[in-house]
Amino acid sequence: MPGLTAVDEDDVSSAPRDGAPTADGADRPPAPGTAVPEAPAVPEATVARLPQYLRALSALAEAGSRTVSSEALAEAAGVGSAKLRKDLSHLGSYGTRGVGYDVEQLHRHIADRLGQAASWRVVIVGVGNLGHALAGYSGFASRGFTVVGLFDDDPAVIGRVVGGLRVRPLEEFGEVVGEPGSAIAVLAVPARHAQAVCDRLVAAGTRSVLNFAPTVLRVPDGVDVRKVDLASELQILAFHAQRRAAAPAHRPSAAGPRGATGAPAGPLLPHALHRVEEVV
Amino acid sequence: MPGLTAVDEDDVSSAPRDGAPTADGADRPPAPGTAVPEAPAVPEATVARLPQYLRALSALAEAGSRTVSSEALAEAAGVGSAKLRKDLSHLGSYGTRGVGYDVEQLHRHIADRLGQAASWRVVIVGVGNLGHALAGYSGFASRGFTVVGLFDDDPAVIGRVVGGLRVRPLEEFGEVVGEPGSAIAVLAVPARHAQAVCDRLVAAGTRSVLNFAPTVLRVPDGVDVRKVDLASELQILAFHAQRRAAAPAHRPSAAGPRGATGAPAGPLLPHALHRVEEVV
DNA sequence: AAGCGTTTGTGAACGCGCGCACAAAGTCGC
DNA sequence: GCGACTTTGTGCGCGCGTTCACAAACGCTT
Repeated sequence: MPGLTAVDEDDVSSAPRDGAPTADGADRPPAPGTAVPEAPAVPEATVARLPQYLRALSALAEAGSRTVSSEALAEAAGVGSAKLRKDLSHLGSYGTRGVGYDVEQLHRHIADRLGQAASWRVVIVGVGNLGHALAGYSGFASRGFTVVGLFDDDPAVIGRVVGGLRVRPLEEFGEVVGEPGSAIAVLAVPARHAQAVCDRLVAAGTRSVLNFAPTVLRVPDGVDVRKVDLASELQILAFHAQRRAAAPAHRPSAAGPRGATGAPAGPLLPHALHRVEEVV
Repeated sequence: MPGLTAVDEDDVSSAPRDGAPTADGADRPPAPGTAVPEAPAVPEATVARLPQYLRALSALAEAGSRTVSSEALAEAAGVGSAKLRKDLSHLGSYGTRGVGYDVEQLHRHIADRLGQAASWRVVIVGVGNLGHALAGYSGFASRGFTVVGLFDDDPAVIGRVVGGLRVRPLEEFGEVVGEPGSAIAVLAVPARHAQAVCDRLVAAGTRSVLNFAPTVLRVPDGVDVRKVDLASELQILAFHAQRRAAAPAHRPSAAGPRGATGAPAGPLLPHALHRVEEVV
């Protein structure tokens, strides 16, 4: 395999927006119990942006900034400043009025909220094409995630060492995940096996699943599933591309592409890049 | 490089292909006449769900169903039936009132709208960890996407053959992409190079980008960028997991898990699975 | 042909999230 | 200490998307 620098690094980033995150959907109506333990109730849309803010803050900290205005941080994260302020206010903001936000403090605060303080245990199930790549993905470690187990059912794969970890049979899954909910499972198995494997994971105490298989997973209440669907993303792009081709001339507004202003248009190609390999 | 069986599979079903090659066929229901191609204006949220519907339809077709009710299809796609009907109505629905939808016809219709009729050309930039996996991802081909080029800047990677394609230097990018907008670029390079590489791709005529790097890409108007951020997904799961840990007993409502009803709870583990390797 | 059950398509209400705009709050300069 | 400037925090209105509920449309049976 290609030797790659495991560089990783952070950056800046942001969420283009929303449009269509993954599945998502149905949120429960409120109202169950009586006394509510008092949930700060952070909107989902806000939660989805927190990682971006965190990355932007990391970059700023690395650049030496002590404080940031909502304007600057929003710019770095690619969102509107008002939205950012409102998002932060949901976390109980700690900004100073005439100054801005303390970079380090805000970073710590968001990191705490995202549970980054504790190093989350991640288990990758399905060490095939993608699972293999994920096992070697350095971006996880830098975000507080530690891959503690690789699982597969193929005898040809079991026993191999990937990214420093031995691939184990699914039967040993229970030995690796600790307390129910203490680990996040990454599902990278073929679609037709996804549900069955997911059931096993859940039975073993898994409460958080990141699903790469193009299938709708049925899980009991209390289990959180997020989906990453590569083919769907391409199909969505294809939809817009086709629409663009159909109505070439204009359609500047309407639906479609993410905003994004910048990009001085036709700048010359910035050459000096090397080692463009390691992923994301 | 891990030898993996390239098993794949996934869907199949009706042959998407048919007559009209690229260029938008005259599919539009109304408007034969004169001017405006008249954009039916399909909501973004709907577009994002079309791939799911398409998959569900593929499965149904394979299972032999001729027609489906909105109820059944919605169930298979994991959404509400009302939402599904409204979504389909945006495409100019072709359902029959007392019966439901013709599976094959609806499949063809959605596939057309997604541009699946024409086989989209996909270019992968950055053949590192993830790029390598994506190059071997068979799920693309089955959705009408053909990987026509692999690019990188690392001399150690250039020249290698991955998934039957030779990795070429970025300089040759222009030779592979055809008409502007005719290809979709998949960005799997380190975050710090993403913007620079993206600029080059756009300059070469790329109009659709799927970005795996955790960075905000600035692109000119008319360029569509979608982002897949693995670490963010984990962080969002971690947020919910932490919240759950904080208020253990309940919180069945609140934000969180995707809907999904089913899962008979604690079914015994379905054993007979083998070859759980190849990815998604 | 008429009635009945089924299922679509959609009008309308609801709720969430976004953006605007502004007052409160704090800093800096004098 | 006071005024002017800066920046946060948020109340309000708007638009999109979801959900409900129902009338119209269709097949099937009689």
